[in-house]
Amino acid sequence: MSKYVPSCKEEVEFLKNYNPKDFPPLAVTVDAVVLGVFKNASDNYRKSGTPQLMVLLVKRNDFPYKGKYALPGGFVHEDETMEETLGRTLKTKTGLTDVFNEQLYTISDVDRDPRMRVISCAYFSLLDIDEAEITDAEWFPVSEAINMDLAFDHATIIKDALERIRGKINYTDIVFNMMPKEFTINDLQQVYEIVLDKKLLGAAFRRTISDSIEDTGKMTSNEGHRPARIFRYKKSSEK
Amino acid sequence: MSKYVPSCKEEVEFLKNYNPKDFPPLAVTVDAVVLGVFKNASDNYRKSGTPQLMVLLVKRNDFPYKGKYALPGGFVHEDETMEETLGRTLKTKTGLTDVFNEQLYTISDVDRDPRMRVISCAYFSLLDIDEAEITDAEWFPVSEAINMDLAFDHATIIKDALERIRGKINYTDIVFNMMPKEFTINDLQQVYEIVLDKKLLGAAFRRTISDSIEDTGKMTSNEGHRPARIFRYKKSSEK
DNA sequence: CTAATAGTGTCTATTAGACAGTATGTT
DNA sequence: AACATACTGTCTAATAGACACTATTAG
Repeated sequence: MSKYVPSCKEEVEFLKNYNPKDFPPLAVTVDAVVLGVFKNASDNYRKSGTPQLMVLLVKRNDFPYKGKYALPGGFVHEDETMEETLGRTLKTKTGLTDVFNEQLYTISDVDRDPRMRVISCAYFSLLDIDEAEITDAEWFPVSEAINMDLAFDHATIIKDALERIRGKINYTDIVFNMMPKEFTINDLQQVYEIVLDKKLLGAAFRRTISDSIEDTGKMTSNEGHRPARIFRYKKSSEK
Repeated sequence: MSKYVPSCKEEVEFLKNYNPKDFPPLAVTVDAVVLGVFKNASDNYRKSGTPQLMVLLVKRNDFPYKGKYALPGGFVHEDETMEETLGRTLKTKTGLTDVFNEQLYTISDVDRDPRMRVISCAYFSLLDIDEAEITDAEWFPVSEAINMDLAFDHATIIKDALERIRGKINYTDIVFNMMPKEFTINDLQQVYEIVLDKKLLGAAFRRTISDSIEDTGKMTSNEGHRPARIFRYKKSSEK
């Protein structure tokens, strides 16, 4: 947006006399549902590990909800956009930088926060867990987190984030934000399966994602079974 | 959300000493992209009128952007959720009540508003124009509005609302919020066509919407051509 | 050889697109 | 009768689901 130019002297005067302090205090916060997929190791040398969808939570050091787990987030500062707040809080509270983010929705219930009137904008962030160096935050399985006694309305926000991702996974490329640079089709299928919470048929899956991936020429090895081709993400023209 | 209960005396103390006035002032506003379809009359007694997608705009009486057209909206009050703000401002600025609303997204550019730091949450609202009694607002064709010199970043918001609706029209029932109680299949198809901005084939359209509509038994008459069945909306089990 | 996953081929069901063809009112 | 729209039927193309079948490794 270009800088606003007052139309006349009268308006300059109006803006000079406008006192923001006259309004009842209100704060805006940003909360991030940071999701990734963790691949559990298998006990059997033949079997491949079962992946789990994980969410990043931070233990609160201050009132309110002191000691409870919460989504990483914080207050929007005077000179920041919400996206900048998101970047800053993710960096300081979790050590993360350069994460894929998308705005989820904004919550304005009057009594959300006992400190003051707080309106909060929720985002979801997707990343490859193996590349993420977390500092003061912990990963929890999503299935567990939504049943924990989280701070504020954060359990609800996690559920809504999941639903949004579930709705977008089939017509966008957002999954690849949770994948490593290189992966097998089965790795990818497993991520779809935990997000959608249902088994997919391999043959059909291969067909539908074929436009979004590209063969690296490499193969897996030492997996106790037939090696798999290794792919990378490829932006497809359609979609 | 249930009411928050402090965990201990220390927290009660903390909350009592918490001073919201310490924060830099910030306001939250709500803007509504109110859309409906206006059916132009035809010059030819045989031809049916061509519909147009319309958006509701309000001429600003105060600085900033005084005299410019803007989306209806206003500041979120201390004791209101954003949805309540939306209902209130639509009622006072346009006379509308009971409108379908959906949250679009929240904009937090630092210099959006020359008065003070304002974060704004945009909604879109869909209604049947013929049922709407507008007071201080005016309908403009969307195609015209997005090229007008609107206040703030409102032209962008209208474009984004359109895009959102375009994306949702085929897998939700939102269109019916813009339709009268009773309508012909062609009325409905025309609304799809202006939202999607392309011609649809009648036969295929009839098939795909058949689950969402229900025959009223009535027919049109005096249209200069074969009468059409009149339908009403029917919630379908799937979707 | 066996277990486990990798990958292909093909049949079927469903759905979208195209379009011809029929129906029926008003003037 | 002519026009404009209403409505149906059917062929085709594209896509998703199901599932059998083949391939290939480590142990």
